[in-house]
Amino acid sequence: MLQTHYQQPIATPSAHLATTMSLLSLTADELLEKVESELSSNPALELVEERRCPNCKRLLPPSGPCPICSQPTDYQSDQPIVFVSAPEDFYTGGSLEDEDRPDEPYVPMTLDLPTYVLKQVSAELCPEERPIAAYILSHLDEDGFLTTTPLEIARYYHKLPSQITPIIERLKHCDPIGVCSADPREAMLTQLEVLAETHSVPKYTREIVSRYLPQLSQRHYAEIAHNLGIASSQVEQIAEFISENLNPFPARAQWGDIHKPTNGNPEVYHRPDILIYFLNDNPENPLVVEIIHPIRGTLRVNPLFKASLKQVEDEKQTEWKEDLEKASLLVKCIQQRSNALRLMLEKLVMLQKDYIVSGEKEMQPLTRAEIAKELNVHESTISRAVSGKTVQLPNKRIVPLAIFFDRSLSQRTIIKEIIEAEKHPMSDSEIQERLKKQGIHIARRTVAKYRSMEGILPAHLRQNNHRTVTG
DNA sequence: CTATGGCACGGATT
DNA sequence: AATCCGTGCCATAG
Repeated sequence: MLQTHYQQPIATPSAHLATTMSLLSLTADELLEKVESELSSNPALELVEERRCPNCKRLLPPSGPCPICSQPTDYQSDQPIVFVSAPEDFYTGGSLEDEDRPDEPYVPMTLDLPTYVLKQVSAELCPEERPIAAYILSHLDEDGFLTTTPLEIARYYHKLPSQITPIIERLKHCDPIGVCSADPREAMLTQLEVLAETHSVPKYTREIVSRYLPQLSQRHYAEIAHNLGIASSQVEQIAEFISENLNPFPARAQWGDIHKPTNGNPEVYHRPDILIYFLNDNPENPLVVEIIHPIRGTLRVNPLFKASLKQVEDEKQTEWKEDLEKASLLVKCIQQRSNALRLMLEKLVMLQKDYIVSGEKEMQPLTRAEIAKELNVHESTISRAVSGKTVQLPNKRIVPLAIFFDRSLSQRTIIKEIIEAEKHPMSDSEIQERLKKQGIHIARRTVAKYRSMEGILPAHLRQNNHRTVTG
């Protein structure tokens, strides 16, 4: 991706800094891409066979013993082992059972919903539809709803709305099923449609979703039953079916699981940038933090290239020198990237250890600035290092690294727990009181915000959801 | 009158 | 400098 060939020497300190910075913000996937393109365009760069641990087959740092196998048996378990590694399955995609997509065996689910969806449909769209699909996808809110209308899109592309809506329909059937809908109603109808292909759906479900959603969310079952001329109990059953099978916000809370909740389509994995797990998966053992280094082998400046530099005619000299500098710069920067990530994760894992081992309730409120201060780096460095990256936690969930800096996650989970355990629907102020007893002081308004962030209905709408048959 | 959501403000964070 | 987040105030629904 280096474009300008005619510029002055690159190895100025500022250029160096800039490259390190830009590499820092790349995810493992993006770095891989970058290195591959560099490798093919720059003859000074070479990839040599890696040094691997004979025992566990891990890629080892240029020198020193294997970070895992060399651990003494009496390691202190509160000190995480942090290292940079290139696990084999990062490339092969692990056990790949699905042969249906030979060209793209692995659909990386980037954090970015639009690209994720686009990848699913791009193959079946004709070239001129693709930019339109991309445009549509760039107008989604965080719940996956369309923030524009078919009419506007049509006008933008000088097409008829009737040419646009089929594309939207296609998009709606992509993975977070119902994505690109205008509202929850549309999303749920799409989900229902897809569901009906493989499962049986109670009668009137479609009717209710399409016409009585407001009443349904308010639990005015009797009213719906009356209008449809059916029994109220039947409506209740349908309501249960809906709440268990349909998701009004297709794109919300889609993160976290390795595989998708929906069946049928191939499983989609999302490759994390960092793995955190217990050594040998035994919770007694210390944590291992593995920073994915997507480069197979060791990247270095080709010594032959360097040696033959002197023997080249003068006019080629400058060009060669440039390549050489670029190459060594890249190698250095990648090392720095790894190093910075390693330092940051050491700190981060120690501080958020409770979260990692025991779950969201233990999340410490932490800011990027604090970490930056501890490590004596600029806060923007941390920002870049964190942005866009994902971690796989010991419980195999993949989450964005940014949630390590979520100030309200622990409070939100506590609220969720309080509500789950409540005997009788608690109002937001009651919850606020309860939290105060636990030493958490937040405003009533904030409780409401957190509650809705978790998708929990207000008190008066969530009466007695207990499974127990009240007799 | 109570519970809740919308809007907007100010301070913290990035 | 731009963005995010917690909070207070107010309107509205029940």
